[in-house]
Amino acid sequence: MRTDEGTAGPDDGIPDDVALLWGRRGGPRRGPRPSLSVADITRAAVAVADADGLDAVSMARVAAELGNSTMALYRHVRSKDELLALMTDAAMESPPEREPDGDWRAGLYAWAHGVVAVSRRHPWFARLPVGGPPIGPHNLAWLDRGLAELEPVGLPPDEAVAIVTGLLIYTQGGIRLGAELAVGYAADPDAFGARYGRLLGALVDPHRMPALARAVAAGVFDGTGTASPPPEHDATAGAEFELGLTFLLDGIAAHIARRGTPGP
Amino acid sequence: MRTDEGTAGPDDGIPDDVALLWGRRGGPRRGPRPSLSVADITRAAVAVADADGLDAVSMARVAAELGNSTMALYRHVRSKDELLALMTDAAMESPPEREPDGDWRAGLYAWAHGVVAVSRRHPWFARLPVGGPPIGPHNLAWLDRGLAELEPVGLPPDEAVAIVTGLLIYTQGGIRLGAELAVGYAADPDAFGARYGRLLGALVDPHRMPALARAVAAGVFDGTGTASPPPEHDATAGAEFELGLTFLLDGIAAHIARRGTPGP
DNA sequence: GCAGTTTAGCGTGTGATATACGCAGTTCGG
DNA sequence: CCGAACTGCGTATATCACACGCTAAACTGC
Repeated sequence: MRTDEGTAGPDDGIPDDVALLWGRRGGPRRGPRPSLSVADITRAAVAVADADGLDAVSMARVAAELGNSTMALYRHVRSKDELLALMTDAAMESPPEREPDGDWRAGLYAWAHGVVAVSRRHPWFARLPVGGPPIGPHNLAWLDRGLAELEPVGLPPDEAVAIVTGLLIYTQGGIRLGAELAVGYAADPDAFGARYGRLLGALVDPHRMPALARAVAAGVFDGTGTASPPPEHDATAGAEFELGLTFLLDGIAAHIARRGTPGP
Repeated sequence: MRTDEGTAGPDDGIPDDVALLWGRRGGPRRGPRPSLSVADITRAAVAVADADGLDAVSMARVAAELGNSTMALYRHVRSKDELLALMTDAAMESPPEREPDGDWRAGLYAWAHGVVAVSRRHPWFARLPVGGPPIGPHNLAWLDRGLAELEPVGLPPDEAVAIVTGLLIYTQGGIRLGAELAVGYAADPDAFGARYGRLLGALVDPHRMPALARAVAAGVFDGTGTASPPPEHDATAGAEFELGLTFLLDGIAAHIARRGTPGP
């Protein structure tokens, strides 16, 4: 028995866990008709995490949500870690359709906001282990969409990948400090806003942290504090995210301009 | 009995969990001398997470590491979540001393690399829940250092905070896609490098993901693939992180230049 | 000093968790 | 139409966070 190839068929050396991600682990059809599918299980797990947080995702809870027993899940998923990997890809949903109009900047701007919007619907996303480079269908689809926006510019492919990855790095940070922060806001809105500013005033020693103390004294943290937008805002992670994204796109634009127009 | 103020003393309305973070929860000295301290427990928990990952951090394991029983920890920490909050702050360590030399760009560059370096020593950092705006002493110290680098520029304080926060957003993303990825690399180095490129070649359908398929065909992912530097590299998250950081700093520099020199 | 009070460490118990294992009933290939 | 393969499930085990209460230590007021 091979340990690495699974029973999917003649696919080239695709590891078993990756095959699962792509829905290619259907063995030969025999025995009773399955009442559960991997897609069902993943959907239910995502729903539980969306509703009650990542810690509420237990095999028992997911099974209960599906009206099945706990152990039934293990016929479709080898371990909980495998289920988490499925959730990692499912959380990204599918990138929206969008025809490239030649404006790479607006395209990448919308792309970044799309990634943040998706992660805001699944705030537990940033707490999942990474495990490896992107390999699931949804993650790769997003990567493709980003590269497509940049394609008319005519950069060498490795540079385009590096730029999209850089944007993804920034966006992932926005998710962690923005989308996931919204969970904390929902749990305790008082910890934000004016009380946060007062707390900083009481804690920050002007001798040890002079620059921060000055910002606190200036009242910067009294309003909608650092990276803490009320969730009524749109899908972004707040003004700080916007500003940084603008700067990042500015830097990319300068780089592209420096290269001159594409072609020979 | 107040629920919110703790027993630390006459400190202004500092919530109990924040007081713990700042080491201000020492009650009146009475009873047997404690053989454990919050600092000891936090150190041990961090050591366990560094050695065997976040999932290995159980109260029993941490207590065993300290030669104590499991329940002894609960005299110093109210719950495991509180311990995780302590770890969140401890992971940031203390920012290195650095005298501002007036070059804000070099300063912020080093600052960002410092944050990444620290997180690379504690790759589990990105998997902890955020919970709220930065409030622990180490986290605030880093924020202060970033603001200090920017202070000679003379920006309005809210703008400086927004810029440092934007940089922090980017850096957090670098941690997730770089530092935490190193864990996956250590676990299975084969998943990176040439095998990754071959996998993408087998999975990516040129009709559904044309831009990505072109990049794969160009061999972009055959070498040190996307955001996947061998850990022998320095403390950064790879070439992609570098490139994005440069672009972001370029954008910030352009903004500062646009404002003109400081002062009246 | 001495009594009373406060506190640290610990042992036990409880309920939730992931998951190994084997049984029973179902369905398809031959 | 029969046996093989496969699904769902019940049980068992080990681990987890944590409530509760006990014992003994050390400080405070007398």
